[in-house]
Amino acid sequence: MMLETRHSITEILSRQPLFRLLDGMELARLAKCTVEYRLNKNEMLFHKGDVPRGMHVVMSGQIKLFLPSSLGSEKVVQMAGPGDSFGEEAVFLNKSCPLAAQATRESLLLIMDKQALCDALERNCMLSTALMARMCSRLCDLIDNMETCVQRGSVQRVAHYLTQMAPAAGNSYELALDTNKQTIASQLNLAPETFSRVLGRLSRDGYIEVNGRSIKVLDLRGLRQFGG
Amino acid sequence: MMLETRHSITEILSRQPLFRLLDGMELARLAKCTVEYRLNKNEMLFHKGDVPRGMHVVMSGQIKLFLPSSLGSEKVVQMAGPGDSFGEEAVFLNKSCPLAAQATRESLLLIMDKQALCDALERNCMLSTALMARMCSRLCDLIDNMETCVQRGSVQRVAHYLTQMAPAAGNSYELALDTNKQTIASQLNLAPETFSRVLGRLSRDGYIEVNGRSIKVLDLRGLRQFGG
DNA sequence: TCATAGACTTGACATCCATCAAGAGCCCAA
DNA sequence: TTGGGCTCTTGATGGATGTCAAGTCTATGA
Repeated sequence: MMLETRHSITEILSRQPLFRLLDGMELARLAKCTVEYRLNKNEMLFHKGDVPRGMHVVMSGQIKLFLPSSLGSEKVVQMAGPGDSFGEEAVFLNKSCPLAAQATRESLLLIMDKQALCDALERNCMLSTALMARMCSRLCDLIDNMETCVQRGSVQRVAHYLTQMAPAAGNSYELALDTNKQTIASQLNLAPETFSRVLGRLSRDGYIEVNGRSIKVLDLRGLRQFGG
Repeated sequence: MMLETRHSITEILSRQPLFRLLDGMELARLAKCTVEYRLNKNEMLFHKGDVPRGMHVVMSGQIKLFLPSSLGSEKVVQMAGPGDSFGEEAVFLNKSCPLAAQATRESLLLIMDKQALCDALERNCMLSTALMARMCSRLCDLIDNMETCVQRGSVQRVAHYLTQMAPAAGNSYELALDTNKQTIASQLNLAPETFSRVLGRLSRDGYIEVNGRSIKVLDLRGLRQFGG
Protein backbone atom coordinates (compact mmCIF):
# COMPACT_ATOMS: atom_id res chain seq x y z
CA MET A 1 0.00 0.00 0.00
CA MET A 2 2.68 2.37 1.03
CA LEU A 3 4.68 1.67 -2.08
CA GLU A 4 1.66 2.18 -4.21
CA THR A 5 1.00 5.56 -2.64
CA ARG A 6 4.58 6.60 -3.22
CA HIS A 7 4.39 5.38 -6.72
CA SER A 8 1.28 7.42 -7.36
CA ILE A 9 2.87 10.47 -5.80
CA THR A 10 5.76 10.07 -8.19
CA GLU A 11 3.29 10.10 -11.01
CA ILE A 12 1.44 13.06 -9.63
CA LEU A 13 4.68 14.97 -9.32
CA SER A 14 5.65 14.16 -12.86
CA ARG A 15 2.47 15.82 -14.01
CA GLN A 16 3.15 19.03 -12.12
CA PRO A 17 4.72 21.75 -14.28
CA LEU A 18 7.24 22.43 -11.56
CA PHE A 19 8.65 18.91 -11.55
CA ARG A 20 8.01 17.84 -15.11
CA LEU A 21 11.64 18.21 -16.12
CA LEU A 22 13.03 15.89 -13.48
CA ASP A 23 14.12 12.36 -14.27
CA GLY A 24 12.47 9.32 -12.71
CA MET A 25 15.14 8.83 -10.08
CA GLU A 26 14.87 12.34 -8.77
CA LEU A 27 11.11 12.21 -8.81
CA ALA A 28 11.12 9.05 -6.78
CA ARG A 29 13.44 10.62 -4.24
CA LEU A 30 11.22 13.64 -3.86
CA ALA A 31 8.10 11.52 -3.72
CA LYS A 32 9.56 9.67 -0.76
CA CYS A 33 9.59 12.91 1.19
CA THR A 34 6.23 14.15 0.03
CA VAL A 35 2.90 13.48 1.67
CA GLU A 36 -0.62 13.98 0.51
CA TYR A 37 -2.85 16.06 2.68
CA ARG A 38 -6.59 16.30 2.50
CA LEU A 39 -8.57 19.20 3.91
CA ASN A 40 -12.25 19.70 4.50
CA LYS A 41 -13.95 22.94 3.65
CA ASN A 42 -12.94 25.66 6.10
CA GLU A 43 -10.26 23.53 7.69
CA MET A 44 -7.10 25.38 8.70
CA LEU A 45 -3.89 24.19 7.06
CA PHE A 46 -1.61 26.25 9.25
CA HIS A 47 -1.71 29.41 11.31
CA LYS A 48 0.43 32.50 11.13
CA GLY A 49 3.51 31.86 13.24
CA ASP A 50 3.43 28.08 12.84
CA VAL A 51 6.59 26.17 12.05
CA PRO A 52 6.46 25.46 8.31
CA ARG A 53 6.08 21.84 7.30
CA GLY A 54 7.48 22.26 3.82
CA MET A 55 6.48 23.50 0.43
CA HIS A 56 2.82 23.10 -0.43
CA VAL A 57 1.40 22.33 -3.84
CA VAL A 58 -2.32 22.47 -4.46
CA MET A 59 -3.67 19.48 -6.38
CA SER A 60 -7.34 20.32 -6.19
CA GLY A 61 -9.56 22.68 -4.27
CA GLN A 62 -8.57 26.13 -3.13
CA ILE A 63 -6.46 27.52 -0.30
CA LYS A 64 -6.88 30.97 1.13
CA LEU A 65 -3.69 32.66 2.35
CA PHE A 66 -4.39 35.50 4.71
CA LEU A 67 -3.20 37.76 7.46
CA PRO A 68 -5.32 37.30 10.54
CA SER A 69 -6.16 40.53 12.28
CA SER A 70 -7.17 41.09 15.84
CA LEU A 71 -10.59 39.62 16.49
CA GLY A 72 -11.51 37.58 13.47
CA SER A 73 -11.10 40.15 10.78
CA GLU A 74 -8.65 39.07 8.15
CA LYS A 75 -6.91 40.29 5.02
CA VAL A 76 -6.75 37.78 2.18
CA VAL A 77 -3.40 37.97 0.46
CA GLN A 78 -3.70 35.23 -2.12
CA MET A 79 -5.94 32.43 -3.29
CA ALA A 80 -4.06 29.31 -4.36
CA GLY A 81 -5.70 26.96 -6.84
CA PRO A 82 -4.64 23.72 -8.54
CA GLY A 83 -1.01 23.85 -9.65
CA ASP A 84 -0.14 26.73 -7.36
CA SER A 85 2.46 26.39 -4.65
CA PHE A 86 3.10 28.33 -1.49
CA GLY A 87 5.11 28.20 1.70
CA GLU A 88 8.48 28.43 -0.05
CA GLU A 89 9.38 31.54 1.91
CA ALA A 90 9.20 29.69 5.19
CA VAL A 91 11.15 26.75 3.80
CA PHE A 92 14.17 28.69 2.62
CA LEU A 93 14.42 31.03 5.53
CA ASN A 94 14.36 29.84 9.07
CA LYS A 95 11.20 31.69 9.84
CA SER A 96 7.73 30.88 10.97
CA CYS A 97 4.86 31.14 8.52
CA PRO A 98 4.11 34.79 7.77
CA LEU A 99 0.57 33.93 6.66
CA ALA A 100 -2.24 31.64 7.68
CA ALA A 101 -3.71 29.11 5.27
CA GLN A 102 -7.22 27.71 5.17
CA ALA A 103 -9.15 25.61 2.68
CA THR A 104 -12.18 27.34 1.23
CA ARG A 105 -13.48 23.98 -0.02
CA GLU A 106 -12.45 20.35 0.13
CA SER A 107 -8.87 20.30 -1.09
CA LEU A 108 -5.98 18.00 -1.77
CA LEU A 109 -2.38 19.09 -1.32
CA LEU A 110 1.12 17.78 -1.51
CA ILE A 111 3.52 18.76 1.23
CA MET A 112 7.15 18.36 0.34
CA ASP A 113 9.80 18.12 2.97
CA LYS A 114 12.11 21.09 3.22
CA GLN A 115 15.36 19.17 3.25
CA ALA A 116 14.47 16.93 0.36
CA LEU A 117 13.56 19.95 -1.71
CA CYS A 118 16.80 21.72 -0.87
CA ASP A 119 18.77 18.61 -1.79
CA ALA A 120 16.98 18.32 -5.11
CA LEU A 121 17.69 21.96 -5.85
CA GLU A 122 21.37 21.45 -5.25
CA ARG A 123 21.50 18.60 -7.72
CA ASN A 124 19.17 19.97 -10.31
CA CYS A 125 19.50 23.47 -11.61
CA MET A 126 16.48 23.20 -13.86
CA LEU A 127 14.34 22.80 -10.80
CA SER A 128 15.94 25.86 -9.23
CA THR A 129 15.15 27.92 -12.24
CA ALA A 130 11.56 26.73 -12.37
CA LEU A 131 11.02 27.40 -8.70
CA MET A 132 12.65 30.79 -8.99
CA ALA A 133 10.25 31.73 -11.74
CA ARG A 134 7.42 30.71 -9.48
CA MET A 135 8.67 32.82 -6.63
CA CYS A 136 8.99 35.79 -8.94
CA SER A 137 5.48 35.23 -10.07
CA ARG A 138 4.21 35.22 -6.52
CA LEU A 139 6.17 38.36 -5.82
CA CYS A 140 4.53 40.10 -8.76
CA ASP A 141 1.11 38.91 -7.67
CA LEU A 142 1.75 40.35 -4.25
CA ILE A 143 2.81 43.65 -5.73
CA ASP A 144 -0.32 43.67 -7.88
CA ASN A 145 -2.44 43.05 -4.85
CA MET A 146 -0.67 45.80 -3.01
CA GLU A 147 -1.19 48.18 -5.89
CA THR A 148 -4.88 47.46 -5.75
CA CYS A 149 -5.05 47.91 -2.00
CA VAL A 150 -3.33 51.26 -1.90
CA GLN A 151 -5.62 52.88 -4.42
CA ARG A 152 -7.42 55.76 -2.82
CA GLY A 153 -11.12 55.25 -2.97
CA SER A 154 -13.16 52.09 -3.09
CA VAL A 155 -14.20 52.60 -6.70
CA GLN A 156 -10.59 52.80 -7.79
CA ARG A 157 -9.76 49.59 -5.99
CA VAL A 158 -12.57 47.64 -7.54
CA ALA A 159 -11.91 49.11 -10.97
CA HIS A 160 -8.24 48.24 -10.66
CA TYR A 161 -9.09 44.72 -9.60
CA LEU A 162 -11.45 44.20 -12.51
CA THR A 163 -9.13 45.65 -15.10
CA GLN A 164 -6.20 43.63 -13.80
CA MET A 165 -7.71 40.42 -15.07
CA ALA A 166 -8.67 41.78 -18.45
CA PRO A 167 -7.80 39.72 -21.52
CA ALA A 168 -5.13 41.06 -23.83
CA ALA A 169 -7.55 42.58 -26.29
CA GLY A 170 -11.11 43.85 -26.42
CA ASN A 171 -13.10 46.40 -24.49
CA SER A 172 -15.51 43.95 -22.84
CA TYR A 173 -15.24 40.51 -21.32
CA GLU A 174 -16.82 38.18 -18.84
CA LEU A 175 -15.31 37.26 -15.54
CA ALA A 176 -16.20 34.38 -13.20
CA LEU A 177 -15.26 35.03 -9.59
CA ASP A 178 -13.67 31.96 -8.08
CA THR A 179 -14.72 32.71 -4.52
CA ASN A 180 -17.45 34.48 -2.63
CA LYS A 181 -17.58 38.23 -2.61
CA GLN A 182 -16.56 38.58 1.01
CA THR A 183 -13.22 37.05 0.12
CA ILE A 184 -12.77 39.33 -2.85
CA ALA A 185 -13.62 42.29 -0.69
CA SER A 186 -10.98 41.19 1.79
CA GLN A 187 -8.42 40.97 -0.99
CA LEU A 188 -9.24 44.54 -1.88
CA ASN A 189 -9.08 45.52 1.77
CA LEU A 190 -12.69 46.66 1.69
CA ALA A 191 -15.67 45.90 3.87
CA PRO A 192 -18.04 43.51 2.09
CA GLU A 193 -20.74 46.15 2.22
CA THR A 194 -18.55 48.68 0.49
CA PHE A 195 -17.65 46.17 -2.21
CA SER A 196 -21.30 45.45 -2.78
CA ARG A 197 -22.12 49.13 -3.03
CA VAL A 198 -19.35 49.79 -5.51
CA LEU A 199 -20.45 46.93 -7.72
CA GLY A 200 -23.96 48.32 -7.58
CA ARG A 201 -22.78 51.74 -8.55
CA LEU A 202 -20.61 50.53 -11.42
CA SER A 203 -23.58 48.52 -12.63
CA ARG A 204 -25.92 51.48 -12.53
CA ASP A 205 -23.39 53.57 -14.40
CA GLY A 206 -23.19 50.95 -17.12
CA TYR A 207 -19.57 49.91 -16.70
CA ILE A 208 -20.31 46.36 -15.65
CA GLU A 209 -23.13 43.85 -15.30
CA VAL A 210 -23.29 41.60 -12.26
CA ASN A 211 -25.05 38.25 -12.16
CA GLY A 212 -24.22 36.43 -8.96
CA ARG A 213 -20.56 35.52 -9.21
CA SER A 214 -20.26 36.39 -12.85
CA ILE A 215 -19.27 39.89 -13.84
CA LYS A 216 -19.43 41.25 -17.34
CA VAL A 217 -17.16 44.17 -17.95
CA LEU A 218 -18.83 46.32 -20.57
CA ASP A 219 -16.47 49.24 -20.73
CA LEU A 220 -12.89 48.35 -19.90
CA ARG A 221 -11.55 51.69 -20.98
CA GLY A 222 -14.03 53.52 -18.83
CA LEU A 223 -12.99 51.43 -15.85
CA ARG A 224 -9.33 52.11 -16.52
CA GLN A 225 -10.08 55.80 -16.10
CA PHE A 226 -10.79 55.08 -12.45
CA GLY A 227 -7.96 52.65 -11.79
CA GLY A 228 -5.40 55.33 -12.57
CA MET B 1 40.89 50.78 -18.71
CA MET B 2 38.06 48.50 -19.61
CA LEU B 3 39.88 45.45 -18.37
CA GLU B 4 40.71 47.17 -15.18
CA THR B 5 37.06 48.03 -14.61
CA ARG B 6 36.06 44.44 -15.26
CA HIS B 7 38.71 43.26 -12.95
CA SER B 8 37.44 45.54 -10.24
CA ILE B 9 33.88 44.39 -10.84
CA THR B 10 35.04 40.83 -10.37
CA GLU B 11 36.46 41.84 -7.06
CA ILE B 12 33.38 43.73 -6.07
CA LEU B 13 31.23 40.74 -6.88
CA SER B 14 33.42 38.45 -4.86
CA ARG B 15 32.73 40.62 -1.86
CA GLN B 16 28.96 40.44 -2.25
CA PRO B 17 27.33 37.80 -0.04
CA LEU B 18 25.31 36.62 -3.00
CA PHE B 19 28.33 35.77 -5.14
CA ARG B 20 30.88 34.94 -2.52
CA LEU B 21 30.68 31.22 -3.14
CA LEU B 22 31.46 31.37 -6.84
CA ASP B 23 34.87 30.49 -8.21
CA GLY B 24 37.04 32.99 -10.06
CA MET B 25 36.07 31.77 -13.49
CA GLU B 26 32.39 32.17 -12.90
CA LEU B 27 32.90 35.54 -11.27
CA ALA B 28 34.82 36.75 -14.27
CA ARG B 29 32.09 35.60 -16.60
CA LEU B 30 29.44 37.39 -14.62
CA ALA B 31 31.56 40.49 -14.29
CA LYS B 32 31.79 40.66 -18.05
CA CYS B 33 28.03 41.10 -18.22
CA THR B 34 27.74 43.47 -15.29
CA VAL B 35 27.93 47.21 -15.42
CA GLU B 36 28.31 49.82 -12.76
CA TYR B 37 25.69 52.49 -12.62
CA ARG B 38 25.89 55.73 -10.74
CA LEU B 39 22.87 57.78 -9.76
CA ASN B 40 22.50 61.27 -8.41
CA LYS B 41 20.15 62.08 -5.62
CA ASN B 42 16.53 61.88 -6.83
CA GLU B 43 17.52 60.41 -10.16
CA MET B 44 15.14 57.79 -11.54
CA LEU B 45 16.63 54.35 -12.13
CA PHE B 46 13.62 52.99 -13.98
CA HIS B 47 9.90 53.61 -14.22
CA LYS B 48 7.04 51.24 -13.69
CA GLY B 49 6.41 49.46 -16.97
CA ASP B 50 9.97 49.81 -18.24
CA VAL B 51 11.72 46.84 -19.80
CA PRO B 52 14.00 45.45 -17.08
CA ARG B 53 17.71 45.78 -17.68
CA GLY B 54 18.72 43.01 -15.35
CA MET B 55 19.18 42.31 -11.69
CA HIS B 56 20.25 45.27 -9.58
CA VAL B 57 22.54 45.17 -6.59
CA VAL B 58 23.03 48.22 -4.43
CA MET B 59 26.66 48.97 -3.61
CA SER B 60 26.15 52.24 -1.80
CA GLY B 61 23.42 54.77 -1.34
CA GLN B 62 19.74 53.98 -1.19
CA ILE B 63 17.08 53.12 -3.76
CA LYS B 64 13.40 53.71 -3.24
CA LEU B 65 11.07 51.17 -4.86
CA PHE B 66 7.56 52.47 -5.21
CA LEU B 67 4.23 52.31 -6.95
CA PRO B 68 3.51 55.59 -8.66
CA SER B 69 -0.06 56.69 -8.30
CA SER B 70 -2.02 59.03 -10.47
CA LEU B 71 -0.72 62.56 -10.13
CA GLY B 72 2.50 62.34 -8.23
CA SER B 73 1.36 60.55 -5.14
CA GLU B 74 3.25 57.34 -4.57
CA LYS B 75 3.37 54.31 -2.32
CA VAL B 76 6.83 53.25 -1.21
CA VAL B 77 7.11 49.48 -1.21
CA GLN B 78 10.70 48.97 -0.20
CA MET B 79 13.93 50.81 0.48
CA ALA B 80 17.01 49.03 -0.82
CA GLY B 81 20.36 49.72 0.85
CA PRO B 82 23.90 48.43 0.35
CA GLY B 83 23.94 44.69 -0.31
CA ASP B 84 20.27 44.55 -1.26
CA SER B 85 19.18 43.41 -4.68
CA PHE B 86 16.01 43.93 -6.64
CA GLY B 87 14.55 43.51 -10.09
CA GLU B 88 14.79 39.71 -10.06
CA GLU B 89 11.08 39.39 -10.68
CA ALA B 90 11.33 41.16 -13.99
CA VAL B 91 14.39 39.16 -14.98
CA PHE B 92 12.88 35.71 -14.54
CA LEU B 93 9.50 36.47 -15.97
CA ASN B 94 9.04 38.18 -19.26
CA LYS B 95 7.33 41.12 -17.71
CA SER B 96 7.89 44.81 -17.43
CA CYS B 97 8.99 46.31 -14.12
CA PRO B 98 6.11 46.24 -11.63
CA LEU B 99 7.67 49.03 -9.59
CA ALA B 100 9.54 52.26 -10.16
CA ALA B 101 12.98 52.85 -8.69
CA GLN B 102 14.60 56.11 -7.68
CA ALA B 103 17.74 57.03 -5.77
CA THR B 104 17.10 58.93 -2.56
CA ARG B 105 20.74 59.94 -2.46
CA GLU B 106 23.83 59.52 -4.57
CA SER B 107 24.09 55.79 -5.19
CA LEU B 108 26.19 53.18 -6.89
CA LEU B 109 24.70 50.01 -8.35
CA LEU B 110 25.63 46.94 -10.29
CA ILE B 111 23.33 45.86 -13.08
CA MET B 112 23.76 42.27 -14.12
CA ASP B 113 22.58 41.05 -17.46
CA LYS B 114 19.62 38.74 -17.38
CA GLN B 115 21.01 36.05 -19.65
CA ALA B 116 24.37 35.90 -17.94
CA LEU B 117 22.65 35.46 -14.62
CA CYS B 118 20.41 32.70 -15.94
CA ASP B 119 23.41 30.91 -17.38
CA ALA B 120 25.27 31.14 -14.13
CA LEU B 121 22.28 29.74 -12.28
CA GLU B 122 22.15 26.77 -14.57
CA ARG B 123 25.75 25.93 -13.88
CA ASN B 124 25.86 26.74 -10.25
CA CYS B 125 23.27 25.47 -7.85
CA MET B 126 24.78 27.26 -4.88
CA LEU B 127 23.99 30.52 -6.54
CA SER B 128 20.42 29.41 -7.15
CA THR B 129 19.95 28.58 -3.52
CA ALA B 130 21.41 31.88 -2.39
CA LEU B 131 19.25 33.86 -4.76
CA MET B 132 16.19 31.88 -3.78
CA ALA B 133 16.77 32.76 -0.15
CA ARG B 134 16.96 36.38 -1.16
CA MET B 135 13.71 36.22 -3.05
CA CYS B 136 12.02 34.60 -0.09
CA SER B 137 13.35 37.33 2.09
CA ARG B 138 11.91 39.99 -0.17
CA LEU B 139 8.62 38.17 -0.22
CA CYS B 140 8.49 38.17 3.55
CA ASP B 141 9.38 41.84 3.67
CA LEU B 142 6.55 42.57 1.29
CA ILE B 143 4.15 40.60 3.43
CA ASP B 144 5.34 42.49 6.49
CA ASN B 145 4.77 45.76 4.73
CA MET B 146 1.36 44.62 3.69
CA GLU B 147 0.51 43.59 7.21
CA THR B 148 1.41 47.06 8.40
CA CYS B 149 -0.59 48.76 5.68
CA VAL B 150 -3.79 46.85 6.28
CA GLN B 151 -3.97 47.67 9.95
CA ARG B 152 -7.08 49.64 10.64
CA GLY B 153 -6.22 52.95 12.17
CA SER B 154 -3.17 55.09 11.81
CA VAL B 155 -1.97 54.44 15.34
CA GLN B 156 -2.02 50.71 14.73
CA ARG B 157 0.01 51.10 11.59
CA VAL B 158 2.69 53.18 13.22
CA ALA B 159 2.77 50.97 16.27
CA HIS B 160 3.10 47.89 14.08
CA TYR B 161 5.87 49.52 12.11
CA LEU B 162 7.80 50.46 15.21
CA THR B 163 7.42 47.10 16.89
CA GLN B 164 8.40 45.25 13.72
CA MET B 165 11.95 46.44 14.02
CA ALA B 166 12.31 45.73 17.69
CA PRO B 167 15.39 43.86 18.88
CA ALA B 168 14.93 40.32 20.11
CA ALA B 169 14.86 41.25 23.78
CA GLY B 170 14.09 44.24 25.94
CA ASN B 171 11.16 46.55 26.37
CA SER B 172 12.82 49.71 25.07
CA TYR B 173 15.24 50.52 22.26
CA GLU B 174 16.43 53.27 20.00
CA LEU B 175 15.70 53.43 16.35
CA ALA B 176 17.34 55.56 13.65
CA LEU B 177 15.13 56.19 10.65
CA ASP B 178 17.11 55.76 7.45
CA THR B 179 14.97 58.15 5.41
CA ASN B 180 12.83 61.19 5.87
CA LYS B 181 9.46 60.89 7.49
CA GLN B 182 7.50 61.46 4.33
CA THR B 183 8.96 58.27 2.92
CA ILE B 184 8.16 56.33 6.05
CA ALA B 185 4.63 57.68 5.95
CA SER B 186 4.32 56.50 2.39
CA GLN B 187 5.49 53.03 3.38
CA LEU B 188 2.73 52.98 5.96
CA ASN B 189 0.29 54.29 3.41
CA LEU B 190 -0.39 57.36 5.51
CA ALA B 191 -0.35 61.05 4.75
CA PRO B 192 2.77 62.69 6.19
CA GLU B 193 0.56 64.88 8.35
CA THR B 194 -1.14 61.89 9.87
CA PHE B 195 2.18 60.21 10.56
CA SER B 196 3.41 63.32 12.29
CA ARG B 197 0.27 63.52 14.40
CA VAL B 198 0.50 59.89 15.44
CA LEU B 199 4.13 60.26 16.48
CA GLY B 200 3.13 63.30 18.47
CA ARG B 201 0.36 61.44 20.19
CA LEU B 202 2.49 58.40 21.00
CA SER B 203 5.10 60.78 22.41
CA ARG B 204 2.60 62.58 24.60
CA ASP B 205 1.29 59.27 25.88
CA GLY B 206 4.80 58.23 26.83
CA TYR B 207 5.21 55.28 24.49
CA ILE B 208 8.02 56.81 22.49
CA GLU B 209 10.39 59.76 22.37
CA VAL B 210 11.11 61.46 19.07
CA ASN B 211 14.24 63.48 18.31
CA GLY B 212 14.39 64.33 14.65
CA ARG B 213 15.01 61.04 12.87
CA SER B 214 15.77 59.11 15.98
CA ILE B 215 12.96 57.40 17.83
CA LYS B 216 13.27 55.89 21.28
CA VAL B 217 10.69 53.25 21.99
CA LEU B 218 10.04 53.39 25.71
CA ASP B 219 7.28 50.84 26.06
CA LEU B 220 7.40 48.10 23.45
CA ARG B 221 4.74 46.06 25.15
CA GLY B 222 2.39 48.97 25.28
CA LEU B 223 2.88 49.57 21.58
CA ARG B 224 2.24 45.92 20.83
CA GLN B 225 -1.18 46.37 22.40
CA PHE B 226 -2.04 48.61 19.50
CA GLY B 227 -0.42 46.63 16.72
CA GLY B 228 -2.70 43.73 17.47
C1' DT C 1 -42.18 21.78 -1.05
C1' DC C 2 -40.48 24.04 2.79
C1' DA C 3 -37.13 25.48 6.32
C1' DT C 4 -32.87 27.11 7.66
C1' DA C 5 -28.44 29.07 7.22
C1' DG C 6 -25.40 31.64 4.88
C1' DA C 7 -24.42 35.14 1.28
C1' DC C 8 -25.48 39.39 -0.29
C1' DT C 9 -27.72 43.97 -0.35
C1' DT C 10 -29.36 48.31 1.37
C1' DG C 11 -29.80 52.04 4.78
C1' DA C 12 -28.30 55.24 8.62
C1' DC C 13 -24.64 56.95 11.18
C1' DA C 14 -20.23 58.25 13.30
C1' DT C 15 -15.45 58.19 12.86
C1' DC C 16 -11.22 58.61 10.97
C1' DC C 17 -8.16 60.37 7.74
C1' DA C 18 -6.73 63.04 3.54
C1' DT C 19 -6.64 67.52 2.10
C1' DC C 20 -5.73 72.33 2.25
C1' DA C 21 -3.41 76.00 4.54
C1' DA C 22 -0.21 78.23 7.44
C1' DG C 23 3.41 78.29 10.44
C1' DA C 24 7.80 76.44 12.88
C1' DG C 25 12.20 74.34 12.75
C1' DC C 26 16.42 73.00 10.27
C1' DC C 27 20.26 72.95 7.07
C1' DC C 28 23.16 74.86 3.83
C1' DA C 29 25.33 78.42 1.27
C1' DA C 30 26.32 83.10 0.52
C1' DT D 1 24.38 86.39 10.27
C1' DT D 2 20.96 86.18 6.93
C1' DG D 3 18.08 84.18 3.41
C1' DG D 4 15.85 80.49 0.94
C1' DG D 5 14.27 76.05 0.53
C1' DC D 6 12.97 71.92 2.48
C1' DT D 7 11.08 69.07 6.18
C1' DC D 8 8.09 68.72 9.61
C1' DT D 9 4.21 70.21 12.58
C1' DT D 10 -0.32 71.91 13.77
C1' DG D 11 -5.12 73.38 12.83
C1' DA D 12 -9.73 73.21 10.55
C1' DT D 13 -12.78 70.87 7.47
C1' DG D 14 -15.33 67.62 4.53
C1' DG D 15 -15.95 63.28 2.62
C1' DA D 16 -15.33 58.48 2.35
C1' DT D 17 -15.71 54.22 4.47
C1' DG D 18 -16.31 51.01 8.35
C1' DT D 19 -19.80 49.55 11.47
C1' DC D 20 -24.21 48.18 13.00
C1' DA D 21 -28.71 46.68 11.75
C1' DA D 22 -32.35 44.96 9.04
C1' DG D 23 -33.90 42.88 5.18
C1' DT D 24 -33.58 40.04 0.68
C1' DC D 25 -31.91 36.45 -1.92
C1' DT D 26 -29.93 31.69 -2.70
C1' DA D 27 -28.64 27.15 -1.91
C1' DT D 28 -28.96 23.02 0.33
C1' DG D 29 -31.11 19.22 2.38
C1' DA D 30 -35.09 17.12 4.75
